[in-house]
Amino acid sequence: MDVRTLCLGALMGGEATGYEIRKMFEDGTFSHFQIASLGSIYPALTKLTQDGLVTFVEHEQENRPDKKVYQLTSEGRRTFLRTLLQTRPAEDRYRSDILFMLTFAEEMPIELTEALIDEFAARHELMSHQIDPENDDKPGTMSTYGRDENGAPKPGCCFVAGLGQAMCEATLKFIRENKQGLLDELRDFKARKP
Amino acid sequence: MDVRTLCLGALMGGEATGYEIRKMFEDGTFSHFQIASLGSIYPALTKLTQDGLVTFVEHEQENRPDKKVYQLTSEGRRTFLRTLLQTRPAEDRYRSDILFMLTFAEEMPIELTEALIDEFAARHELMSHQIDPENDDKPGTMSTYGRDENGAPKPGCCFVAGLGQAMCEATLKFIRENKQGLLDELRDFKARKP
DNA sequence: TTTCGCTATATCAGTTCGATATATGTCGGA
DNA sequence: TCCGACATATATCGAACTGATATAGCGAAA
Repeated sequence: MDVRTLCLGALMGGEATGYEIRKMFEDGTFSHFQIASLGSIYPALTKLTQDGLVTFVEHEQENRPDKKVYQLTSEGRRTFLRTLLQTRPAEDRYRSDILFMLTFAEEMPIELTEALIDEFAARHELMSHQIDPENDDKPGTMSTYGRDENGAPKPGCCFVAGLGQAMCEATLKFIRENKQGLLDELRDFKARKP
Repeated sequence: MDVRTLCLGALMGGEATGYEIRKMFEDGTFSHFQIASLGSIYPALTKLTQDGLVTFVEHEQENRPDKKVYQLTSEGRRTFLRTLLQTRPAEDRYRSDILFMLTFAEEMPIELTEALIDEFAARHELMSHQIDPENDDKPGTMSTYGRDENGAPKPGCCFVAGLGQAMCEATLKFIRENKQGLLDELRDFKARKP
């Protein structure tokens, strides 16, 4: 899935600026399983405009740069839906510096191992909290749930969000149950080898 | 974590060729939480050689291209360990086309939704199986567990592998419990709206 | 028997990231 | 009250990385 397709998908929920699209990938609906940076979103929107898949209206703002509000054209909508039907989804990829580093736990001070695990747990705690539907209506927080015109959360989005939460909780549970064991094992390991 | 650092880490377990390093990221020890392609590994190894962090021995092979077996220098080892101590690990990132597509479940035929979920489950089933320690000694399979000189699995690697398995299992459990509910909800949803 | 996949290195075009530039309003703390 | 930090908003660019392709011989399956 290239950024152009991701942008089309982001605009399926209604009009948005480039900046708002980035927020969907940073904090919002898609943030837990897709990434796109401004440096790729803006060129993608330009290209999509050239191809007639999106249009934009320039809103002048006092004392601020103009806002370009993008919207799908009917061809853009059709193209996106066709892509959904035709694309064979790429392999999932998970990238974690912390897990990579933990692989070398034997080679580093135990305090660092513990700090890394705690950091990992803290990040998942936060993420689980962000996905939580209880938090979804609070002002200021970006919604994790895509909603239709009536404001009802969409079943597909709820399923994906629930899955994300289940993964977070499993991670936290595993850490609660295995962190101490690992630290003890490492202490043993280091006692035996100088 | 750039590819250079990842290569140093891969060589912490002993000597290897570029091709073998890629396999560690494709099938082996690091495959579930880091990615590196040949197109970045070879240039990285060249750069590391220039910087004196690795050396290589060229093994001539009959009727095959020469094999370059790389090895950490003591400075390479020191550099990697220093990096572990000093690096603030980047945010984890998870990227999934399938979950992104499922977000638009309302817009596509129910059969496609079901196929995507089944595909997602199948991939996690396979992954869980690959991580399974039972499978670890079987010839032909790439080991998921880093091992020390005596062939004993390293505690850090076991912890990370266990965590990966716990995440897979949570995913599979969630799908077992929620797939049918989603499909029913979607049928409802579509019945109400034409 | 030919076609596919494995070992093995290497290169390159295209994509994407991350940082930076620009301009300004707002809010909290010293 | 002023300063710094942060948010809005677009745009660009070098550096990094992916994915495909080239080369080349072997073994196994179909």
